[in-house]
Amino acid sequence: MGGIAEVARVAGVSKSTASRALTGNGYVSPATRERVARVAEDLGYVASSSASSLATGRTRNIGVVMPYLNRWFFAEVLEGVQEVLLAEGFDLTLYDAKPGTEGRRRVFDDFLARKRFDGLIAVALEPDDHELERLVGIGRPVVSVVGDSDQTSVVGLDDVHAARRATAHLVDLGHERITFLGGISDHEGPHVDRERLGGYTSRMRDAGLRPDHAPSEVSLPGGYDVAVDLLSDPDRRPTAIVAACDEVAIGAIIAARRLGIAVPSALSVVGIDNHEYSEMFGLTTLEQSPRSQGAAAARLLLDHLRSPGTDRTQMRLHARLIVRGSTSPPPGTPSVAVGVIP
Amino acid sequence: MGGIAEVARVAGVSKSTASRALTGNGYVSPATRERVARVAEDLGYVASSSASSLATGRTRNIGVVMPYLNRWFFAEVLEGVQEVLLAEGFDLTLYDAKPGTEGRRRVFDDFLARKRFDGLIAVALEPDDHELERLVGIGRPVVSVVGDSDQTSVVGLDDVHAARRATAHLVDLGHERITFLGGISDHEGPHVDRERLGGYTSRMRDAGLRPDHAPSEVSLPGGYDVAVDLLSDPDRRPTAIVAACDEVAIGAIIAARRLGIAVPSALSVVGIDNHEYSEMFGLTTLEQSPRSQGAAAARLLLDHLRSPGTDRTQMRLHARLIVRGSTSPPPGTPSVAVGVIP
DNA sequence: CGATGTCTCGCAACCGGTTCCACTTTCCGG
DNA sequence: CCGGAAAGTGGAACCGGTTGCGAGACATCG
Repeated sequence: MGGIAEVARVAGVSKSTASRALTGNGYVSPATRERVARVAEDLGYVASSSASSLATGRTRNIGVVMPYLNRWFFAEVLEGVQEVLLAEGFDLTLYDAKPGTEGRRRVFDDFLARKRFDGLIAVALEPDDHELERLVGIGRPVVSVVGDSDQTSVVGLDDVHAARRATAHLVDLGHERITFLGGISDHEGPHVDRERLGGYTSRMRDAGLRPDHAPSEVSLPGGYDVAVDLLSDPDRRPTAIVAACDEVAIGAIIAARRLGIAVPSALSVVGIDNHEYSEMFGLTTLEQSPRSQGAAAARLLLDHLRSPGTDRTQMRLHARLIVRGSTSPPPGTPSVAVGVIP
Repeated sequence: MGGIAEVARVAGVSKSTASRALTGNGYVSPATRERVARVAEDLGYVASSSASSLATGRTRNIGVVMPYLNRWFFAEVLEGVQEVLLAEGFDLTLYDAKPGTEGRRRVFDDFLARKRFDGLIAVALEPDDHELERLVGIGRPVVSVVGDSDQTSVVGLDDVHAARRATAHLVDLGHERITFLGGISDHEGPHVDRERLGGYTSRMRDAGLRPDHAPSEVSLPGGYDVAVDLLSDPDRRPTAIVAACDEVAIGAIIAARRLGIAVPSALSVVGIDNHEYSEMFGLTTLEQSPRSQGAAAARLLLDHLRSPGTDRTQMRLHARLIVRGSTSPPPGTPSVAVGVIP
């Protein structure tokens, strides 16, 4: 019951005309179009998406692959993507691909191969060679959010720039002992962390300062734990911290409070993200908007779908510095230096 | 190219036999089954999901509708759902339905009507009558996570019980001035908040104590802001707080620290959730595991799909009390009362 | 030994749309 | 007024699977 055939019958036209009237493809007189539309409305007709996908080869569905769902950045990206797709009438199918899991293998080897989507958005996937090959080999456009693939279009923050800018802010304030908090060592770990650490390091070198890296898990508790150690060690304790991200920065602020170290007078902290909690903690940070990155990725992907010839695009965004209360000149700086009235 | 017809041709059998061999439906001799499977493997054959959905009426896809993606609870539920579906070979299509948005209307009126799924999971949707009708009217099984619909199966925490238990913990410690922090007034706001407030209120009454409600936005900054006011007011300041959820509780702890109020000696705080940050803040809380709720909902839904006759099920989970460092007897209690050696 | 039952497999009819092609009608420029 | 193009419509062939039905092979049983 209820197929387009019935709509056609009731409206007194052929299936083909009904289809044309409803999809808007091909010639249909305004009168019949109107009539078919009304009948469809009356009957509560909704086209079967399987049938129409089968016939057209298009699904009006976008796949999103990401390694985490419960982290702020990823959830925000997802909302941005969702918002655009919803407005364009596209469905969004989510694939969870946690690094090193059997599930991830299945996502790449089984789920993606089914091609239940017209295009893919890969968020901070960091695919290995095999995975990348799978991703591209599907023959559907792919847009990455975060990452540096030259095989796909990419939307993402310029992380080197952001970290340099964060470091520069502290250098400008007069800090000399600045530690980078978070991430693993120089050549391992996720691409983002490496880029940010690299940006920090290069900016420190430019200023003639010695870089110092305190590795930690990239999370609030991770930042907290390592910050407690770092700040408790009088030999190593810096006057300022560049954090790998805002969650780490907030962990550091909480650690400082716990240890009775005043922020910003005794310790400046700057993050990268502008996390939803950052304002509450008065955190100076470099804003990246994952939501708009997600939205941009979705729009880019839809563009690719509409004009298949389009070349791959690289969108590198520059983060904006938001100065709040967590940064100030280092202890012992003459107050005139910051323009405060004595 | 590449359809099941080609597999059949290469394997020297008919389309029907190839289909039966690959799906496992109907009689096929082990030998031909084996041969077809190998040919399919060699050719890299993957069945078109549109075609098979069209033919069978089943999509092997589950729709998940939720109002937020970027909150801890929702993201965790989603991961739990995803994990089960992935293992069962089901896709997951996500629909974002933020209260009061045009997008939400479209989700209910357009997107869901397309029935691109075999079943739905609705997370804390709080649908109005029209929406509920839509949801149920689709004719596919629906499982709600959080909520009290008698039209769908439900998985969720017993919120009244959890709040009563949290309150009881403080009452048992000897507290008499206990404030409930978070949520709106008694008869508005989300179902969860009302239930929790109700559980708190009833347990207070049972103990012969006067309930006190400090409404706030249910978030970390929300809890922080209101806690600052509450704790700064000497007339109203309680010795203990039951928070609507852990994020609110953590906001309160941060506010207390900021105001120099020691936790737990001067102020006890108990939350509900066992949020990922709770351990770091030493928060005493009632654990609910959104991840396992999501997983349970997914399993329940798949059960419904496999045996269509099944009745609707209500799963009410009891939260477990996790005692950490944020609760103690109120100030001025003889220490013997808690069994501490003097 | 014949009847009945269980496998095994192919044919062809679906599932519900879309679209190519052919045909008729209308429109318009010359 | 005529010829060709554009507009409007229907018939039928697809898209790529699944499945009911029937035919044949073979085993089992009375």
